[in-house]
Amino acid sequence: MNRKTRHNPEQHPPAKRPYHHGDLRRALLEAGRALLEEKGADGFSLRACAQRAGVSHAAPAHHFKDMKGLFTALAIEAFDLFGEALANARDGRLTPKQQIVTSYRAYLDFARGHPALFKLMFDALRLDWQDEILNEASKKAYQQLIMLAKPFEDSGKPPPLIQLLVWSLPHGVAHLQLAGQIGHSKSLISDEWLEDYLEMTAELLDRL
Amino acid sequence: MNRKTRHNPEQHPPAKRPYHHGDLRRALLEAGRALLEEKGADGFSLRACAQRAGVSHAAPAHHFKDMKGLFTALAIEAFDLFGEALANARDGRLTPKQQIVTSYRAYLDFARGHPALFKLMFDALRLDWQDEILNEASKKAYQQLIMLAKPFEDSGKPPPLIQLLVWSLPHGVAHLQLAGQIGHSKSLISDEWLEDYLEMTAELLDRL
DNA sequence: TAAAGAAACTTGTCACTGTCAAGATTGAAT
DNA sequence: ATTCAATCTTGACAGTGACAAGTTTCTTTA
Repeated sequence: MNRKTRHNPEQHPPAKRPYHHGDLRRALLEAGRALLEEKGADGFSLRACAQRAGVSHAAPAHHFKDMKGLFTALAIEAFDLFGEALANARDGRLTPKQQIVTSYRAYLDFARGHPALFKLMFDALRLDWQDEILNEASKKAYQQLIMLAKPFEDSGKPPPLIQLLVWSLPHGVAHLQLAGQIGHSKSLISDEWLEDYLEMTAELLDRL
Repeated sequence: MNRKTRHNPEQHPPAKRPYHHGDLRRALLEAGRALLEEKGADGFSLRACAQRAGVSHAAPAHHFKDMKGLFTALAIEAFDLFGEALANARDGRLTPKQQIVTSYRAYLDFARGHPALFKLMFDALRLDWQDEILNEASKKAYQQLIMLAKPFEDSGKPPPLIQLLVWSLPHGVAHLQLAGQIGHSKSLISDEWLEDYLEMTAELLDRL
């Protein structure tokens, strides 16, 4: 196994692979993200992640303190992506009601497109919420929701209540969807209803 | 460590513990439930569960195929409890609106009172959804939500849509709450708002 | 330019995990 | 009384996260 110590008499500089990876942190994040989508958060293995990045099993420790550290870094990426998706869904020309439909669709599309990342964002025990960058990233994404709720705040209800309502409406569906409770046999609801659901909720908020 | 093999010359029949536990399945379920609430689904260990029940590490395999089997059995208990809680919240004398408030409160109370069980119910990858008993139990709990949605079905909207709405409203809040996203610094919403939230959602459904 | 020190990565090891196989003990059926 | 199945134990195996200590490279300093 110690063939590394055996010097290669032929290729001297060609370098099979440099001892220093260059950007291992990035590589680990990408490998980790892929592994997460494939195996889920359990079934995830730091060693497998390291192997996929082409380094030894102990290498990740130099870039992330431990598994929680890696998951936290991945969640930061996730919150950034999520916030971006919500920001891209914003369009000043839309009516509040139309904006709800558009943003909710983006919310649900993200949850469906990145199920593992989405779950990770709300998997409290796996993340280090002491981490400031994580708090920043999540707060920034949360700001998008606050803005989305803004037009409905002139209804007499306290803003926090409106925000919670605007948030929990898509979040409940997203989570139920990822939990496999929608489109199942027991539930009569299939994916085709989702667009109608968006319309209905928007209408509901409009009449608030 | 091997003091088990040392025979005790004094007490012969008093039986430290019989070879057959009697109801190990039950004991494992209770130990597992306690362990789950303490450590969470990760951090959970089959061996620790066995030890807490006072048996060897391989004993659980004779009652549950594997870890997924134990989790599935626990989820069945959870769905039963959950369905029961929702059933107890039902009261024919209440108006539909009042019924929503009461049932939603039960929903959220359950999620808060049994956070680990609640999470497990919706942790698809950890459960064996081939298991018929699990499907039955979850379907039965789901029936409670269908009944809860019934009074609002005469609004022209398709029943599945109403059901999804009635379900996702409390579920979104419950999940956000367990994810630690409510009552946090970034969120302006604290627990005292919850009662107001229930009132608001009930009113919303009433105006549907 | 040389030496020192820090950063990046490796190997080796530890206790612990889930699962399987094989043996020991008990209760039930014949 | 004997057989048989169910229940539980011990032992083993490969895989895990984490830590310690060593090796290699880059960077800084003098």
